[in-house]
Amino acid sequence: MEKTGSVWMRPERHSRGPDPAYSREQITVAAIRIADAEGLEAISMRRVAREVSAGAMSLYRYIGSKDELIELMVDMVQGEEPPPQAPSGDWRADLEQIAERQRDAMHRHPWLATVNVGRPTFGPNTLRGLEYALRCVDGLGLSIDRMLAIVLSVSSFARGFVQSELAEEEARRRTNLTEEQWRLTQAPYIRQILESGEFPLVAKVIRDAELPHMELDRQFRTGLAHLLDGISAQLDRGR
Amino acid sequence: MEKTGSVWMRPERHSRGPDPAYSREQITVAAIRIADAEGLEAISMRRVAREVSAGAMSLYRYIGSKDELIELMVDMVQGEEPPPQAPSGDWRADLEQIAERQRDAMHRHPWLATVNVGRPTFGPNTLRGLEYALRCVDGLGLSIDRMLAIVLSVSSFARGFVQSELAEEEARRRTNLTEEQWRLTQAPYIRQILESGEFPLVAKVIRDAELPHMELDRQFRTGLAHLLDGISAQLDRGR
DNA sequence: CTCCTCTGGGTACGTTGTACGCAGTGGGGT
DNA sequence: ACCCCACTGCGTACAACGTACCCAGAGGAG
Repeated sequence: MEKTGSVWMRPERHSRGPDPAYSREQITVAAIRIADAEGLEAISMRRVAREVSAGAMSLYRYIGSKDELIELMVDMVQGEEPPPQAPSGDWRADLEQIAERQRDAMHRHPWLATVNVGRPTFGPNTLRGLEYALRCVDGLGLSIDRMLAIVLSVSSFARGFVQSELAEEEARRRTNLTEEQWRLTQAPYIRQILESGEFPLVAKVIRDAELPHMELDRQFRTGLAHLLDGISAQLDRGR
Repeated sequence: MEKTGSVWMRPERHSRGPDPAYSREQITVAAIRIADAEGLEAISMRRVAREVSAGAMSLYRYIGSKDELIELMVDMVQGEEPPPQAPSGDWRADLEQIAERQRDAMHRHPWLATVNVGRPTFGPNTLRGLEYALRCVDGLGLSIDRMLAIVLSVSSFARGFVQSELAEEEARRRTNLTEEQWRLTQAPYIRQILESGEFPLVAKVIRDAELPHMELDRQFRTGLAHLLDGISAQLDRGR
């Protein structure tokens, strides 16, 4: 097994020996299924191997390490909904759509929001997405740096926002407590905050936090609109 | 040891037995020092215990679990630079400062950008920061939801941006490779991307990515300014 | 037919979080 | 003054982890 070279270059091997019983794709799909159902921390080599009915060590014939598996997962998810053939010409609408799709992907796969942090993946699907995003803001007379900055701003906003969205619910999954138990352990502290009078605005937020779901969609769109308004204003202003 | 109740309510105990030899604060400080120097993945109970010259299991007299330790770390860092006594009255400048300080904190403690994802911390310092941020946009005639949405947008943008900033360098730390080795394993794949002609804009980005450090500060400020411009426009437009 | 490479996977090692138990310590009640 | 016992620090133990290493068997290449 050659350890040299990126994941994305390693060929699906097979020349002399017996036919491989599994495939990188099959393993990646299984891992994604587990992460969707049980969270990212449920991903272990033994667990994934069990999912495809393989021995734990057999996976290493296909995948160099667990980190590599996760890179494959991220890139596969990125390819679930490929970008359009070409930008529409309306860069604002296109960027809006990109952000919306990124958010959708993170909602389908909540682990995605927490995992592609601190490790840049350069898989083919990810690259295609980045290339498309850059094309959306190409031809506006911007330098490549400016273009990248805009794309980076939009996708950073999307990722940051969804992270905030998923924070509470993901944390609740991590600790294996039921809603009842959680409320039992956390309630006294929350009550203390409300009654202390030290954080009046936070208290108001907690009290009025009954409107969660439809509102978040609107909040996302609003925040994104703010960002795009700002970008648009800069474009009008020159350059 | 009562497992019930939030971390933030558990008192620093001591009534009958011998004096505690350590303290929650001392342990948290040690953990932060380790994470700063060696990354978050270097944090283990045994490693932290060694740092304070304690037995591994002794830490559990002060801290309920590793996750709790990390919550304490996050909140302590949040308290490094407390918010001003009161907002200045210029909400735009205040939000700008908040975002800038969050970014500074994540740069001082790179693990912060990757850790307070998917687990909301409600420590006293974090709450103080949130309360202050809400005060900055209070009195503008906005509903509490609108206020929260604005604060959330700004801090989400900051976190997302810094994550993108730190992605590459953090990934390089994770794998224990030197710059030389990294270039050696990754270079062929990068070259392939450049030469394939399939991703012309990505290729241009890679080629022109010689301007890294001062530029990121400017990119952050520009993106943030876009966002704030958008918010400002919405405020002028009414409500 | 015989290699020799490649297969799946069992075993093993070091590290992790943490449950449990134990000896020692020192303030509170008598 | 005494003793009790709540509390201390911490050693041992266990299950689960990532993965290095090894080996038996399979099957194209010569």
